[in-house]
Amino acid sequence: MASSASAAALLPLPSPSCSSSEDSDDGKHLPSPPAPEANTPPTQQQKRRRLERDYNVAMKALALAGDLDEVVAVFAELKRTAADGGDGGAPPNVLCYNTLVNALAEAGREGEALKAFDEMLASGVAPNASSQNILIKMHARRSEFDLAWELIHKSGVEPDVGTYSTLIAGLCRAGKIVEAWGVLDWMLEKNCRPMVQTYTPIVQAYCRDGRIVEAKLLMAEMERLGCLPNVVTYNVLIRALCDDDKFDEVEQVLMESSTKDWKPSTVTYNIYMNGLCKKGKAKEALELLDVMLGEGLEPTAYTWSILLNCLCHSSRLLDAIYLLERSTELKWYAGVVAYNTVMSSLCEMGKWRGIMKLLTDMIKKGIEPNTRTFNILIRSLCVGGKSSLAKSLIHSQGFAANVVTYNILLHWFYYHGKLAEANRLISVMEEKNIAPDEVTYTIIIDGLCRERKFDAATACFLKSLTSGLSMDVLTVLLNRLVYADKIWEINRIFDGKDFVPDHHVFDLTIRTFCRAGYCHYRTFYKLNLILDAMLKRNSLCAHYTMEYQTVEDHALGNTQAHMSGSGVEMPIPLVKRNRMRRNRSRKRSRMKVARRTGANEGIQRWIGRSRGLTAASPPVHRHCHCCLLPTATAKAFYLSPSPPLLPFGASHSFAKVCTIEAKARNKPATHSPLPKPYSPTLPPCSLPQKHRFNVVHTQPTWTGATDVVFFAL
DNA sequence: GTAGGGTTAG
Repeated sequence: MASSASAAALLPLPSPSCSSSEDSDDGKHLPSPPAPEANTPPTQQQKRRRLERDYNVAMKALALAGDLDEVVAVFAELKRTAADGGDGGAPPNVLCYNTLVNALAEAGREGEALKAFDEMLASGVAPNASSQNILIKMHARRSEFDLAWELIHKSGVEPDVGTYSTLIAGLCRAGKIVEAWGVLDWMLEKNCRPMVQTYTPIVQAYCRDGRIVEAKLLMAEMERLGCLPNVVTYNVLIRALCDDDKFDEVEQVLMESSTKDWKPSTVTYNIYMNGLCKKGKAKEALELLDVMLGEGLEPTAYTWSILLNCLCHSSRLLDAIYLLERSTELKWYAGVVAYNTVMSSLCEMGKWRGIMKLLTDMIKKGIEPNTRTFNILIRSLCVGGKSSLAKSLIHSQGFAANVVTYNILLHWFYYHGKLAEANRLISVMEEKNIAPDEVTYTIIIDGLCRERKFDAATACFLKSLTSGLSMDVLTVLLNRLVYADKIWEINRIFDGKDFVPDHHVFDLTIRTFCRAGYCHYRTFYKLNLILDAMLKRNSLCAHYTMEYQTVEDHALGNTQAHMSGSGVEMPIPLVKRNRMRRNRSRKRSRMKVARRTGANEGIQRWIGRSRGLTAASPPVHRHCHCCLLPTATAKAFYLSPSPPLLPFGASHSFAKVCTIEAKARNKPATHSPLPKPYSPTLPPCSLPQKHRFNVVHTQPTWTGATDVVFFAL
């Protein structure tokens, strides 16, 4: 059964009332113009339409080839043609504008994209759903979800399945799976039916997080809903399985493809071969070429690149070079990518002379090197100790240096302690208007920290926030600061007005401190200080209620409850603060006894009791130490007549939250919850670990209702 | 003929 047909047949949803993409297409629902008779010359309007279509196809092809300037030029020509023609200088239609805006946005020229969009509006051309989706995609890529949101609400264009899918894809790409589920809920509320393109990004987000079990569960759910996963969805899964070394499972997935109504494509094999190659199984990867050919699948440029990479990784560099040279005989056009692949391998081996030779070869063949080719050359020169030559190359004509080029050199200078050179290069970047990216900031921050210039590194991080928070950059800085015991600087990070720590930041901070040994009871106060600073000024206060305790707090019977900054206090039924305060001295002595006697079980029971738990509670409950709950969940538990002991630990708890939340909204749950979004398995608690924290990050549920960070003793 | 999910070199 075709997936779309089965989706339509089985999905228990009313027909979408929102506009579909076809609805919004230009003129699709207008009465069709009369078909020209065989000997009637085409009308002016038909000629115009044909012209626009031809220009649009050309623009799309140029955009695909990456020739943006040419796209812009062709569009300008179309406008000129219109102005010179006899149709009163009508502007290009919405499809042509969409192609232009999309091409510019995809190339990272967002400013120009927005300008083109404004020009379209000024010309009186009404945007359609696609125009909106292109802009949403652009905003989502820049993590400007508020702008995307505003656009949807203010544009007046009814969102369609493409709009929601774009938003979901953007959220997933930004790691915001919970929010993506929220959008899915929202589109269901609007009676807009999800497609395989809507679910696949979520599957991918799970896979990217290494949450393959959940990805597979979602795929099973898709099947159940009649929205069958297609080859793209399976490709996402296969990639994750490869990354996880689960090649047997890949084989099984491929074996089952015929019964599951999907057919592996060249991309599937490309992913599989690349996965094998990355895990050192280049031989097996090369063998797959025959399997692929046997299935009648033609290798693409990607395939050849992967194969070349496999050869390089299996110490068959000469074979790779041979393959490059013989590519024409193999009816394969070895382009710049293929050359770059082999040159990268030579670079890793420090063979810069070999790179120079291949560069000459490709130029002789008429293959034009691109920026990446030069970057490989620059890197190889640095590795080969020819950094001065590399530096001079960057200024030579015909070489379009990009941010990667500067990153390579910056890394080299910092690595060798040449701070003055690095600073000069940063100035050149500024002069040439080359914006630093995440990697630049990582290199600079790491370099400065290595020179023990922690203050400058922190300032650099705060500056990086102007282009958005990068968890990678934060990870590097936090690691360095924590290991160097620079608590004041860490505090400064969380003082920045632009910085809004979310649960990922909390998680990272806690993990970093714990890994650096701050989980010991004597030093834990430092993490405590930082968490306090984070809580004081984070926007989570509006959405979250956080309550945490340290081991020592437990021992002393202190409970610090940090309540919502919005003034709405969320009662936490789990903590009986007053009773604890009354019994403080008794508990302190009990704790002392437990410690002295090494009665670990006693401590466990005590912690359990202090949290209103019974000895029969599953271990995960007794180990719980810190939790971060969205208000909605806290509310749900508060509303529940018989609240579960803790909002995590068993899947039925999640089901309960879902039901309660659905009831609160006076409507039935639209989905069946995905079972067991995580497995509550914790390492057994043993005495030597009593002062060590493990941070367990549970996964959000499908509703986005629960996202819990907690420590385990 | 526009948008919305997947693959290469770094």
